[in-house]
Amino acid sequence: MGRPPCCDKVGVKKGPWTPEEDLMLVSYIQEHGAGNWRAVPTNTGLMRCSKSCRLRWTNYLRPGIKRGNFTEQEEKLIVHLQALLGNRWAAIASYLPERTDNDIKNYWNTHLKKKLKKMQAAGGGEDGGAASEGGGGRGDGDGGGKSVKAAAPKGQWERRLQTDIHTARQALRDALSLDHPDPSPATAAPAATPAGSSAAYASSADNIARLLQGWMRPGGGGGGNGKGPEASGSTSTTATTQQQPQCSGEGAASASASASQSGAAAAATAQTPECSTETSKMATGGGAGGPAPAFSMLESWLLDDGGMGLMDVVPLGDPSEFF
DNA sequence: AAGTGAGACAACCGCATGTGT
DNA sequence: GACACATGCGGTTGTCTCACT
Repeated sequence: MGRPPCCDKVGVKKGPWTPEEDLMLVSYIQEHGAGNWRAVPTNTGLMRCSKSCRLRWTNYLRPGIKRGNFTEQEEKLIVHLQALLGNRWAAIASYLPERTDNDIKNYWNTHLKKKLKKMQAAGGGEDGGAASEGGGGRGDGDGGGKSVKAAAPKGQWERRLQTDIHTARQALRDALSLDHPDPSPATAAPAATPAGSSAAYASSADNIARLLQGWMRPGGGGGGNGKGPEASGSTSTTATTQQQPQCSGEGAASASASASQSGAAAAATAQTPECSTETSKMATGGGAGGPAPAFSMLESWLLDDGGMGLMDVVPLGDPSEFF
């Protein structure tokens, strides 16, 4: 029957967002929370598609997003998670709470893919597992997740993933142990923003930041993108409340973050069913929980040869089915 | 100083998945 | 159980910026 377009194409503005548009969008979300994207263009008067609004928010305006300057830590993590999960950027992004899937995807396509190719060409050592995946295994990264999914129903590709899990784990373990004699990447990696990171924000982002001054407090929600001291949570007021729309990633952050301390699995299972996808992100420590949870989950997963950890963390369905 | 090419990033598009009726 | 709708995800494209010639 053909689904109608998400918005009438007529009169829909495209292209780069202006600071004014950003402001309108942010103001609206501040007031109503993220979600119900379909209503956003209508209610804000933005001549934008709902999708566009959502994308703009999640990839750009959402508080706590870090841009540019991927640390070596993050790089390695991405490489190995890519080997592990394929091109499931959203899942990968859940381990790098301050990064968006789009960012990671771009970084992969522009930097890492080449890097890995080079490494391979040079005798491809160290990142062997990942490299092989990135280079060819997953079709050069292209169509990775999708093609797998396309080739088999979800349950099956999950099983395949499970089949390879030990290889991937080994690779990941190697990688992390290589650069982490100190087993506390949680505090080291994403959180440890390189000095220049803030300066690396897109210039337009600076504009927005200025526009939003007083509201966009990373600590507030940002899914606890626990960035800096502001994360302390004195923000309260609008920021805090706004960051907790429905079940959006940001909101549940604190829940998963705290849960992660007592157990990732608990966090995962304790999720309310309302927020399927976002919830998964949350469970992974992602969406918002701040870097620490994600990393500690990874660590415990790596350390635990029982190997249930990650399956609890990664939204792959019921792990018990496979063990 | 101007022109060209490559790289980086933001945004769009189409499909997949989840949810409500 | 089927259908319609809303949202999310990944791939791809377009545009801008910077470096090099």
